[in-house]
Amino acid sequence: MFSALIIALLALFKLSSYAYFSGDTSIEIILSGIALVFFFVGLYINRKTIRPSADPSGPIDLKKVEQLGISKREYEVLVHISKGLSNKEIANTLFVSESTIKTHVSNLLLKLDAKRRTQAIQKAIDLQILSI
Amino acid sequence: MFSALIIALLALFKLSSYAYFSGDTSIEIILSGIALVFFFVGLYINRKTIRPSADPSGPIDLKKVEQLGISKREYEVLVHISKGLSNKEIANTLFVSESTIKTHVSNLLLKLDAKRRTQAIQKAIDLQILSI
DNA sequence: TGAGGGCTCATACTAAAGTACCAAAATCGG
DNA sequence: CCGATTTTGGTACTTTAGTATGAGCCCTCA
Repeated sequence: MFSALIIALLALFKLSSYAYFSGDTSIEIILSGIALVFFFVGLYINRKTIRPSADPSGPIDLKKVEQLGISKREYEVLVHISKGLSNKEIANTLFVSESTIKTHVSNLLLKLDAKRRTQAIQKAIDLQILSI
Repeated sequence: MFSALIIALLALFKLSSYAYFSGDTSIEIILSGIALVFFFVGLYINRKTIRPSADPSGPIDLKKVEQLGISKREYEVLVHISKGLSNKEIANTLFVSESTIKTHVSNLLLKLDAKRRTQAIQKAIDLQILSI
């Protein structure tokens, strides 16, 4: 892919030279064309290379959720915890009893190796299974 | 600043034309120079414009901490809360009693308008006074 | 020097959070 | 359809968290 880009640029280069020597294009036009093309090449290259470094807390790693043995419902509860909701509030929004949420939370704490829900939030962020 | 850049580029442009007409530089060299310069201009512009969008949860807004009336010690406690520590653990790391931490936490919850410490974490992140 | 703010700590309480254990539906892959 | 997992829910209990109130200490600034 990159080699194709380089070949295309070299072709453009040569074309520019010939276009000038054929006399039907002024030097300014050619220079402008080259400048424009390489300007956008610079933009593109930069965008490609800056993406990974500027996006460390990016997408949620759902594979890690599986690896930890966290079920769908448990993950749902985790998200609500991270939003600062109480067990009762989570129970109401998910239309289940508070006991159920307590069970889920207990299991979550075990699987995330956390003692408190605040610690669970931290660990989840570290594991990139939560985006704050 | 931007106008200066543009003027510089235009000057480079004219210079290139003259350099060619004076005959002591080949068209390829000039094209290469222009390409290189605009390539890096593209890099630079992109880096400048991409910064704000890729950095929304950036620096901590200490002014907002003041505006909320959060004291130094309280903020310190807030940071420890966000790391998932219990009141007792915070008390031990700061060498004070748990009562003191409870007081600080209570005041923090008032000032952040939160009902729980998890909610306080969320609000603090929203206010950009915590970087997770 | 006195008022105010911040930090400390205590008691006494209420409210959440979390643990342990059990058990019945519901879901899903083989 | 069966077994395993998930989801649900309960009781009973311990532990944190959080509130309310009062108070002493230190520093600063008018």
